Amino acid sequence: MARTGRRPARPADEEASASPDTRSSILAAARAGFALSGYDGASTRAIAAAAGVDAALIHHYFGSKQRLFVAAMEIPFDPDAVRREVVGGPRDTVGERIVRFFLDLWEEPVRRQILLGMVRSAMTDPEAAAMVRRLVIEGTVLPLVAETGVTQSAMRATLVGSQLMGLALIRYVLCVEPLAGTPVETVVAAVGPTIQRYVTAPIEGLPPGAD
Amino acid sequence: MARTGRRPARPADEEASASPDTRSSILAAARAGFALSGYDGASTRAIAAAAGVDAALIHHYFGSKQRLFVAAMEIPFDPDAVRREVVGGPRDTVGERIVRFFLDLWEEPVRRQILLGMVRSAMTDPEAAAMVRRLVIEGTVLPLVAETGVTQSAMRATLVGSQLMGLALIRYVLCVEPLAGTPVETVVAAVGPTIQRYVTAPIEGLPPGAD
DNA sequence: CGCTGAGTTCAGCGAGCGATGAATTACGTC
DNA sequence: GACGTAATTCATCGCTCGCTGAACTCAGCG
Repeated sequence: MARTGRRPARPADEEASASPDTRSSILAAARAGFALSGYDGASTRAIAAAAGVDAALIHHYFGSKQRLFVAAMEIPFDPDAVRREVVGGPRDTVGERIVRFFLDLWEEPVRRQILLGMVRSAMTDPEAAAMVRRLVIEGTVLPLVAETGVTQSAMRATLVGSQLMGLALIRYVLCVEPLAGTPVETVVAAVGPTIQRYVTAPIEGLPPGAD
Repeated sequence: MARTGRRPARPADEEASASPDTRSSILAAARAGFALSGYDGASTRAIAAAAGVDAALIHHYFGSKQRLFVAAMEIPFDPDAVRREVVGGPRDTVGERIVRFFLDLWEEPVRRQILLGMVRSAMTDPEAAAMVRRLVIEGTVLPLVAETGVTQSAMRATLVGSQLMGLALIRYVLCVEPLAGTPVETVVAAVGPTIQRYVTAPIEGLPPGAD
C-alpha cells in the first residue's frame, strides 16, 4: 500500500516533463486559492487538498503560509518592460497604450490569479496593501507619468491608478456586466482618453506649478 | 459584586441621554470592526470586547454574525435622494455633481465605516459583492445614467462605477497620497470631466445604437 | 548491500472561531 | 412584594486554523 513515505518516481523512461513536481503543484493551488479567497480566506489545508498533497508539505517546502504567499505572488511583470513598451510611441495616445498594457496583464490567466490574490488580500491585510501600492503605483504608474515630463506627477499617478484599479475591480473582481465581457480594444477606446487626460492635460483646481 | 446578571440602570435623574444602550454600542463596534477587517476578519468576540460587552450578547440581540452584519450595514443612503440631487442642474456638469455626491458620502465618518465594511467584505464574500453591486451600480449609477436619456446606459454605468470605485479604493481603502489627502473640490474638478465623458459623450468602438 | 538525505504522511497541539444553554440579576407591572 | 421577562455573564461545544515532530518510504551513492 505504502500510504506514507516518499512516492515512487515516474518510470523514468522520459525526461522530466509532463507530471508536475509537488512543489509547483502546491504553488499553482496556492495561486488559485489566494485568487479566490484572499490571504486570510485561503487555508493551507484547502490549498494542500487542491494540490492533492498533505498539508504538512506546505511547511516542508515553504516554511510558513506567509512565505508560501510571497512565493505564489512572485512579481508578475517587469516594471521596466512596461516603461519601455508604453513610453515609446506617440505622446497623444499614451493613455490608450497604458490601458491596453494593463488589461493585457489581467487577461493572461496565471497572472490574473496572481493579481486577484494581491488585490483580494490588500483589502484587509496592510502588508499586501503596501505590496500593491509599491508595485502598481510607485513602481509602475508613477515613474511612467514622471517620464512624460509633466508637472504634478504624483497626483496624476494616483488619478491614473484610481481608474485602472477601478477597472480591474469591476471587470475582474466583481465581474459586473457589460464591462466584464467587453473586448479589450473596446475598453481601451473608452477608457484610454481618461488616462490620457490624467497624464497630459492640465489639472484644474491645483496650482499648476506644484509637484 | 454582581459580575453576572442584568446591569443596573443609570440613576434615572435625567432623561435617556449620554450613555448609549448596549445594542447600539454593539452596532458601533461592529461597524468599526467590519470597516477595519471585513466580514471574515472581524470576529464577534473582538467586536464584543470593543463594545465592552460579553460575546453572547451579540447573539442575544442579533441572532447571528450574518444578521449583525446586515444590521450594521443598514442602507447608508437613499438612492432616490441621489437622483433628485444629481439630476437637477445643468446637464453639462452632471459629472461633477456625481463625483461630489459620491465623495461627500464617504467623507461622513459613520457612513465611511459602513461603506468600508461593505467594500472590504465584497472582495472575498460573494454575498457582500452582490450587495455592493446592487446598491452602487444597479441601484444608483445605472438609473442615474438612464435618466439622462443617452444610449448604451449599461456600459456607461459600469464605466462610471469603475472610476468611482477606483477613487474610493485609492482614497479611502488604500489611502494612497496625495489623492487621499486632497480636498474634495479639487478631486471633483479633476475627476468630474471623466464621469461627464462616460455619461454624455459618444463612446468609441461601440455601435452607437446598441444598449 | 547499507547508509544518508530528501520526500511524504499522520497524529496532535494550542489557539481562535461562531454558537448554545443554563444561571444570575434587575426592571416593570400588578 | 411577588412574578414574568429582559438583560447579562459564564462555561462550554464542535470546528477549523497554522504549525510541529515523529515515523515511514524511496532515491542516490559508495
